[in-house]
Amino acid sequence: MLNLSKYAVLYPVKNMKQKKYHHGNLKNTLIQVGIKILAEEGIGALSLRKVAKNAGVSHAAPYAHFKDKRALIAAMATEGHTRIYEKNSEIIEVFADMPLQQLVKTACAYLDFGMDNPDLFRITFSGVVERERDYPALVEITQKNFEILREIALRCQAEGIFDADDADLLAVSLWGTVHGLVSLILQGQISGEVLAHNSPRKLLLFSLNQMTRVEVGAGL
Amino acid sequence: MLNLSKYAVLYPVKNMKQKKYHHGNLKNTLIQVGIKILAEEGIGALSLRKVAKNAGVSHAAPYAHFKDKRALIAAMATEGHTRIYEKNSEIIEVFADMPLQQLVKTACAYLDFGMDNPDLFRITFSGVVERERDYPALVEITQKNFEILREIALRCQAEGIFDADDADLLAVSLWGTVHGLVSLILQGQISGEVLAHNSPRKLLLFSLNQMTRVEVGAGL
DNA sequence: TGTACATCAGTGAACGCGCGTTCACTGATGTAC
DNA sequence: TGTACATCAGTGAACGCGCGTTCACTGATGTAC
Repeated sequence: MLNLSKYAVLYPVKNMKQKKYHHGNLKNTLIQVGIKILAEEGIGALSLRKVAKNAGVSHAAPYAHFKDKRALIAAMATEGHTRIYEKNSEIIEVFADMPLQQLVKTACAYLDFGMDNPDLFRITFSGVVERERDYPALVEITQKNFEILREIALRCQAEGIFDADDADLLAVSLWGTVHGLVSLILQGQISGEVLAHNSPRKLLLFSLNQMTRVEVGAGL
Repeated sequence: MLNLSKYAVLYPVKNMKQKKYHHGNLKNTLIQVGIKILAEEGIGALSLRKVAKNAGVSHAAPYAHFKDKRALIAAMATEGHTRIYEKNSEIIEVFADMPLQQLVKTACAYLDFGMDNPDLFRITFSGVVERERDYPALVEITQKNFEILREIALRCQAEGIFDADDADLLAVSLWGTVHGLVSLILQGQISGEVLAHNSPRKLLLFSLNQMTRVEVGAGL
């Protein structure tokens, strides 16, 4: 361990970690801390007070940035959607003009996101948003993600990967298929026996294969 | 309204509704009351104390029947699965030797169950069951329901409705597709615009059609 | 049929807890002049 | 550059609440004799 004692006079530990009265980036910190709590302790442990405490701030401080607990959760859901959106955008770019790959890769990314962040996944799609209009940023990113999927569906149709039908319907159908599979896995609904013989990814590729008119290679 | 006054002497109202010290059927009553709370006030309002109160019993009484809150929830999930199982059994019988109809009808019943009991649906498939072995009745009914689906999948394969492949995989795939669609709808994830043009049932049939090698008629 | 007694399924008081939220306040920051 | 002041983003005490769970208890029931 690095011995800092000789710097301690100039930069005492106290100062290095010194709490400033104004945090500077508290709003975003609260969102990230909330996600961390979700990952480490699960949804049941998520309280405004705990988020504030873990962010090193008094329990009333979050109210300077969020109207109430629900608003923080909406912000966390927005962050979840944003991470998916960024990953999706990257995939779209890397596999430009390869709609089947775009479909498979974004589906796998959706699965990975869920496996890596089970409770954030739940919150992201939990429909916190009873009063949608209260959280315009969340609504917007949700729509953007759906739009990406819809574009992929359209292009897949154009290539004959799916019948040329209503792209909205197809997009919802694909989303439902992937979302359902991930949900079942995360919620422990798939029997151990089935899971022992089939990885989540294999289950996913099987489902996609079932829907397409062409073969979806596992090696993609 | 029937005038009961002349019976009142013999059977005073007080007696007709008289609370017996021993309830007689409290365990099941608690489960049903819990489900009612779920339906009327949602998952967030479900507490052991409220369930006890609504069952007309002291708040400690449930502990004579359930080890803790989790055990009651497991019992409610078991009840949810049981309702689905009974409906499924009925469908299997009515549409004996018609596997495609069995598939479509059970899928629709799954959708209906979710639409009619959103929060019971959530609890039923929430994976309360971290420690599965603690709730053998729940595990058993879960397996029975999956077995039904697996049987249907097998028979569909035999009829060429699906490629003859691993029936477990197909069953999981079908389950995921239906489950995901219902989840997305219940959680308000499908945009109003899409829903305005497509009923939940239409979305469901579209998805099933997408997976089968034959046409699934909407009129089924 | 009557009685003694074990067992069962309730009661109600109590415990301790963490929670969301409000409020009067204060320290820090930025801006106009 | 210095000062006055408005605004912002924190603090910490306090409120009231419902919750899960435990415990000593008691009323009702069923059974052995």
